[in-house]
Amino acid sequence: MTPSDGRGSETRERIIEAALETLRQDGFAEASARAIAARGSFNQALIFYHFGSVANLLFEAFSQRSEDQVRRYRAAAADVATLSDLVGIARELHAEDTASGHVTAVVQLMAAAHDPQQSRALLDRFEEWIAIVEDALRRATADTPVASVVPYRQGAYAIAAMFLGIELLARLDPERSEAGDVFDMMAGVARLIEQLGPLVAQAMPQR
Amino acid sequence: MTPSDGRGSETRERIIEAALETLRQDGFAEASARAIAARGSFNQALIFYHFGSVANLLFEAFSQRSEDQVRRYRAAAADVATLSDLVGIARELHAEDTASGHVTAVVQLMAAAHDPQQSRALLDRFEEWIAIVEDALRRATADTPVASVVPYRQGAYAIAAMFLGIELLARLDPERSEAGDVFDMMAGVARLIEQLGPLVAQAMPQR
DNA sequence: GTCTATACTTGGATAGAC
DNA sequence: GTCTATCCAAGTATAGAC
Repeated sequence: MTPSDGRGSETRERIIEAALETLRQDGFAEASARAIAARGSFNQALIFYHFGSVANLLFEAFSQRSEDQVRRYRAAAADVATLSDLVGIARELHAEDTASGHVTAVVQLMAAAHDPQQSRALLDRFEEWIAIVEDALRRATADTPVASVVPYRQGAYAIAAMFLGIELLARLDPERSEAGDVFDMMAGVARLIEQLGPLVAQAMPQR
Repeated sequence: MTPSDGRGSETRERIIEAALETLRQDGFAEASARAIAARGSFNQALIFYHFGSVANLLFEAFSQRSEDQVRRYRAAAADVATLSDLVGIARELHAEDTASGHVTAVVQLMAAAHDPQQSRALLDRFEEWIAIVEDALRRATADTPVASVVPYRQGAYAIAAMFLGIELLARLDPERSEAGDVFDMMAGVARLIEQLGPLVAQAMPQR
C-alpha cells in the first residue's frame, strides 16, 4: 500500500515514534500531522507520503507496537504459575507504560475512535490482550478454588478493563495515580487466596 | 461569568443536552461547535454566547450532570448492605449509561483532557465517585472477612477504574460489550463471598 | 437572546521542485 | 525520498443586525 513497504524504513520508524510520543504526551486531540512532525523534527508532508493519512499513521503505529508487546507478554504470561505472578506482570506492564506510554496510546485511540471499522480493528487487537490474561489466569488458578467460581473469560475481561481505566486515570495526573497502591492490594489478595485456597476448597462442596 | 447565570435558562439546557448527546454518540473528536449546534438545531454562535468556548461547555455539561448523578447514587449507595447490592448498583448504573451515556461522556472528557487544570478538575469530580463506591464497599463488607483484607480505598479505586474501562470498551461496539457477563460474574463472586464468609473468618486467625 | 455573516486559525492533503 | 509552497475544509470565535 504505502510507497516504502520495505517495513523497516528508517523514517517510517521515526515517524511512528513521534506519533506515539505525541499521543502519549498530548493526547489524541492534539495529535495533528503538524504536531507530530514538530515533535519528530521532520517534514509534515512525510506523514502523508509514508502513511497516507494521520489516522492511518496512528493506527499503524499502534498496530505495530501491539504486535511486539503481545509477543513479549504472551511469553511472560506463559511463565505465570500463581496469582501473585499475574499481579507481578500487571505491575511490570504498568511500570513500563509509565515510560513508553503504549497502553496510554491505546486508550487514546479507543476513546477517539468513531468509525466502526477502526473500532472493530481496535477491539480485535485488544482481544489478544484479553486472551493472554485469560490464559495466565487459567494457569494461575489451576489448583485454587477460584477455578470453579470465576469464569476465566469474564475475569480476564474485567482485569483488562480495569487496567485500561487505571491508565486513563494515570494520564490525567501521574502524581495522583494510585496504580501502585492498587497493585499492592491485589498482591495481598492474591497471596491470601493462595494461602486460603485449600481451606475454602474443603468448604466448597457444602455450598 | 456567563451572561445568563440564571442557571436554568431554557437554551443553556438545550445546548448542554446536545453537547452530551454529541459526546456520547460521536465522541470528543467530533464534538465541535458546529456538530453540537446541528444536533440540537440551534445556532452555533449561541454556544459562545452562553459558554464562552466549546471546551467550557463540555466541562460545564459534565459538571452539572455529575452533580445530579452523585446525589442520586450517594442515596442509592446508602442502602447498600451486601456485596450483591453493590454489584446490583453497578449493573444498574451501566444500564442507565447505555441509554444516557453519561459515563461514556466522562471517559471521553478524561481521555481528551490535556490542560492540567481541567485534568485536575476531572479527577476531583471523579473522587466523589470513588468515595461513593468506597462507602458502599465498607458497608457491604462490614461483616465479611473481606473487611480485614481489602483496603477500601484501593478496592474502590480499582472498581471505579474497571467501570471506566468497561464503558470505554462498550462504546467501541455495544454489540460486543461483555459488560453484562462481567456483572453476572461479579454477582456470583459476591454471593460466594457472602456464603463462605463465616468459614473463612474462622480460618483467618490461623493465617 | 438569537440569528447572519464573516474574520481568523488550524489542520489535512497535494503538487512540484529538488 | 524529502522539502517548499499552497490549496482547501473545518473549526473557533466575534461583530452587528434584529
